Formats: sequence, C-alpha cells, structure tokens
Amino acid sequence: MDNKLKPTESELKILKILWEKGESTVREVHNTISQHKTSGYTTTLKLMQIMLEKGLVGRNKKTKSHVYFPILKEKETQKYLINKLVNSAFSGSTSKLVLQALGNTKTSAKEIEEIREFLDSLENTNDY
Amino acid sequence: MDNKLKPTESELKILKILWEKGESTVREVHNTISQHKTSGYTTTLKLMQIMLEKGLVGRNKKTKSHVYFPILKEKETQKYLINKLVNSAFSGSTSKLVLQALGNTKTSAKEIEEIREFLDSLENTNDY
DNA sequence: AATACCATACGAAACCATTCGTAACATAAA
DNA sequence: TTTATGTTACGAATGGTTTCGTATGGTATT
Repeated sequence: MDNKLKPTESELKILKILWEKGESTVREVHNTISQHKTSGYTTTLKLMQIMLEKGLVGRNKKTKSHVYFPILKEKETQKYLINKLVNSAFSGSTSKLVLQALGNTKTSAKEIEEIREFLDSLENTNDY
Repeated sequence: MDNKLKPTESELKILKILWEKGESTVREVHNTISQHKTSGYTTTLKLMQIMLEKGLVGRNKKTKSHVYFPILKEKETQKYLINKLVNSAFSGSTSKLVLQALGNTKTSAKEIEEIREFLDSLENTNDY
C-alpha cells in the first residue's frame, strides 16, 4: 500500500463512517462523530478537506453541499494496519498476533467455529 | 491499561529492543536502531529520558553509564495495541481481525495447528 | 594533572495532527 | 431584496513527537 495512503487516527474515524454509511456530507459525518466526541464542525470539515488533498477521499458537488466518498478501501486499510502492528509489536509473526488476540477477549463458540473453518480452507489452498 | 502507558511509535521501537535484548545502555539501543534508521545518538538518548519520565522504562547507574530496562510489559502492550486496532478498524470484533490477519499472509501448517489447539483450549474453558 | 573520549542534561527547532475562528459564499425564507 | 441559515476555504493557534546542537560532567589514558 502506498505510504501516502496511511490514515491518521482521526482520518480513520472518518473513513470508518464513510465505509459504513456510504457517501456522506460533512454535516452527516460530523453528526456521527459528535455522538462520541465533542469538536467543532469546522474541525471535521478541515480534516475531510485534508483527506481530499491526500487522496483518501473524493467528493462530488451537490446542490446544497459536497458529498464525500472513500477512496481508500476498507480491506486494504485493515491489511495495512495489521501489517504495521505485526511488524511493530509481534516481530513479524502473524500467528503470534492471532494467538494473543484470541486470548484477550471472550470468543463465542460461533466465532471459534468460523475461525476453524477458515483454517481448514487455508490448509486446502496452501498445502506445504 | 493506564493511558499514561501508551507508547508512541518511537517509544515502541525502543521498548521492543529492551524486551528482546534485556536491559541495555542508550548506546546499545542506539546501535540497534541505527541498523534500520539514521538519527543521532542524542535523539535516542532524549527519547529514553522522556520514557523514563513517563515511567515506561527504569534505569540503574552503572560505572560508565545508565542501564535502562522496560517497565511496560510486552504482553500488556500487545493487548493494548490489539484492542486499539480492533476498536478503531474492526468495529470491536476480534474474530474479524483474526480472520483478516490469517488471510493476509501465508500461515504455515505448524502455525495453523497451534491456533487450532488454542481454539480447543478456549472452548474447554468458556463453554457457553 | 592535562587531554581525549564518552555520557548526560536540556533547550529549542522542526514537524505533524488537531482544533478553531473568521471571512466569503450560497441557498432558502421572510 | 433583505435576512437568516448553512457551507466552504483558509490562516493560525495548540499540543505532542521527534530531532539535534551545545554545555556540562565523568572516566580513562597519557
């Protein structure tokens, strides 16, 4: 992934909203953010303008206002972030991360089953 | 985990060295860092002094120089970082993170087996 | 003791992300 | 058209991390 596309924490919050809700105005994004955090409207606006400059999002002019949409893709970003974490704190070992993550929180039987199935599918594709 | 104990990226690099190599002088830490990055000795020194103030590391006076050791524990930090990532990019779902992580990189048969065993042990302890 | 060498302390610059105030502009209501 | 409301652009302040230069102090070598 392009280093230019590395989002900051605030940018990630905004991207998350755009991924979940689809294209949105600054007002809509700000309303969502306001539920968890108190900061001004122009702060959100400025952040989204910066994200536009960086190419993290795009926008279209609608009659009343601009409508923003994510350019950076969710899966790519997740992959980038996992990679960063694995390298910075788990000596590059993904399985160490996985074991630690599973140990941290209660994992439901259904989730465990899902993971088992995924492990099965992994074994079938990379047999070595 | 105490918010005071949240390391920055540079601090994490230093902690990683202290975890791996055990207690070390600034010189030793700096030599290790220099292999991957070019920055001055006093930069490393300053960072470690700040980490001392924050309580991330401790130090003992040896004849020639100070010897630093980690106070922040590796597992705790990993747990904190995973939690942060799960919340900021995986809607709080650990299993989503795990699935994505496993999909990102080739996982060896041995690692898969380890994870399976861990899943087994989880099922035995939290049966619900 | 004088010199050279290394470590420490610390202020300050540079950098970056976040925050907001204010001005300019557009749209809708009176 | 005037007023009110909402949107955008943008400069600048704030706060935190990283970087380094320089002064100071200690240890060891001559």
